[in-house]
Amino acid sequence: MLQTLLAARQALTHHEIEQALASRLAVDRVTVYRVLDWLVSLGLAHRIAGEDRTWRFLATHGEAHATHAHFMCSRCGRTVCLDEVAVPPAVKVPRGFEPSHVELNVKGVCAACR
Amino acid sequence: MLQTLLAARQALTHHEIEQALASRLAVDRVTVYRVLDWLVSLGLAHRIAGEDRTWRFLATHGEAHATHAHFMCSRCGRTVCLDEVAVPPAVKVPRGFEPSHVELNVKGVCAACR
DNA sequence: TCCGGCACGCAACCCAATTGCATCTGGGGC
DNA sequence: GCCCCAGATGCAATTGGGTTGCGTGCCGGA
Repeated sequence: MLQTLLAARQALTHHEIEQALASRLAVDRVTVYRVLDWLVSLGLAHRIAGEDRTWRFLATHGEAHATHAHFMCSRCGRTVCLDEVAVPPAVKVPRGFEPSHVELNVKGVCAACR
Repeated sequence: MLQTLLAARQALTHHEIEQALASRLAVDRVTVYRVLDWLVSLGLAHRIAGEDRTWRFLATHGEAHATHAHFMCSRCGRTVCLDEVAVPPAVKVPRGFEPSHVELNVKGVCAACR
């Protein structure tokens, strides 16, 4: 499953992952969720919430992606990494707030959906 | 409903809005959704997807918030505007992609949840 | 061989959001 | 004043992603 994530050029939904695995072996939807949660808790992957209220998962390719920008297509939901965009590593937050990480999301329409 | 949004210091879920209105008049959940969609389509409000897979709504106080940063508490879901944080107005995207707007989200734990 | 833990699958459930449809209401035309 | 239509509203049912509970099978160690 991690291999699938690493090979993907974009964030994958649980459904896409399930489908990608299906050719090799049949796994239950729940198992996919559980393994993904496990990968996330291990820091090998992270998940982002899309506009369509589904989780998408990305492998953390080393720590180059520690601060990552995403492009989210508001039509098809496709989510890709924008490697060239720098994300401010730290921001000013109100007193008492504890930021853990910063996300920079660009919404719009992807090339395939225009 | 717009008044409720304008008065709020944070992004409101449909549920919170429904509750805020309940004291004055009883409205159906569906009506709340429809009015909110209408406000969004008019540009008077915008909605953001939280980590908990629920929509949250914010009034657009003029256009000062055209590029807005948010703080999202990963524990309670509370979403507040970070007015002091500047968002890059434009970013570089792959060929063929059409960005419409940029969101800067800071994830972490809010003061109330620590 | 027996036992305990663990991963897995199945089914049921939860909940936000959406849709379909019937009803109400208010204004314009006659 | 009356009728009709359009838009707004409410109710109920549905959708769909995600989660949970529970039973079962598969090891590995004692």
